[in-house]
Amino acid sequence: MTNARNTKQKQIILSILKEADRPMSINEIYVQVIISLPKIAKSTIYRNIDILLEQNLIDKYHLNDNEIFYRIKENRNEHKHFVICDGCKKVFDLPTCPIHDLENAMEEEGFIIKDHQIQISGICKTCAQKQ
Amino acid sequence: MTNARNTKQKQIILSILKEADRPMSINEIYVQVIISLPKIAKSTIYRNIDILLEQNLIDKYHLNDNEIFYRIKENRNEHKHFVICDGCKKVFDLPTCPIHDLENAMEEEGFIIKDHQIQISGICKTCAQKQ
DNA sequence: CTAGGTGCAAATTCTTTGCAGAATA
DNA sequence: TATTCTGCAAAGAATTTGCACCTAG
Repeated sequence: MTNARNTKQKQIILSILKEADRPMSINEIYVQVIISLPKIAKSTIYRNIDILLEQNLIDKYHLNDNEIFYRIKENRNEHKHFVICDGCKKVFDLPTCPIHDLENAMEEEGFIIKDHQIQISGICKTCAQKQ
Repeated sequence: MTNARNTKQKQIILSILKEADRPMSINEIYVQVIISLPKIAKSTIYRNIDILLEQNLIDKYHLNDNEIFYRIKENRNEHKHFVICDGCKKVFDLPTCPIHDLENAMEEEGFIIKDHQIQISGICKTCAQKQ
């Protein structure tokens, strides 16, 4: 990817993600794209999604159980603090950070919380010392 | 699954997960199991993992990028607040809940944080009203 | 004995890859 | 024009399923 090109395919995929108000799966993207580009190959979707991920324009999420979704980034450094509805997969930004305040606030607004997960990734002390 | 049986296969899978100090992939489990049960089929691992998930004895996680791991539950209601090392995949329990305190504490202990994610799932107001 | 579980092989599903032709810069 | 990208088809990888046999209860 020395010099990425701005193809029609990539433009359409990006615009669909921009207009979506929720994360989309590869297949949902595909179904949308073939409306305007009936000949597009699914492999083209995969390849472009990879490029958009590398360019840091979209984020990748595992929702429900195994399903992978992609969502456009509002900005390059956006926090991944949000709530996703299991039903419609809409993304709700979080008002505050600390979990409990947050859960109370969400529930006051009518969101029924089933589960929450804080996941922090990085390198632990031991592994860092090996490098 | 009206009346689940306690087969040798299931016992061994469970004991391997119990002894593991980190989440394991299907393949890691498989490689361990064939030591004591060389004839086991991978599909048996998949089927038993599904049963253990239904029985709420293990949890399923997506780590790194796409890899699925399984981890035995300490107890039925355990919080999923932990830190996983990208290197060794060891699980570190979190001392406190609110994110920022927590990140500072982790970093003071030498953990290099690359990313964090709080994910809350449930049903939003709109979807709840449809049901 | 008998439902539930297993191993094996084949079938699915999801994703990646090779390649010749098309399109962008 | 020179890369890069695309569509197509085929290959791979991961997971699921059908089925005859096995086994725990």
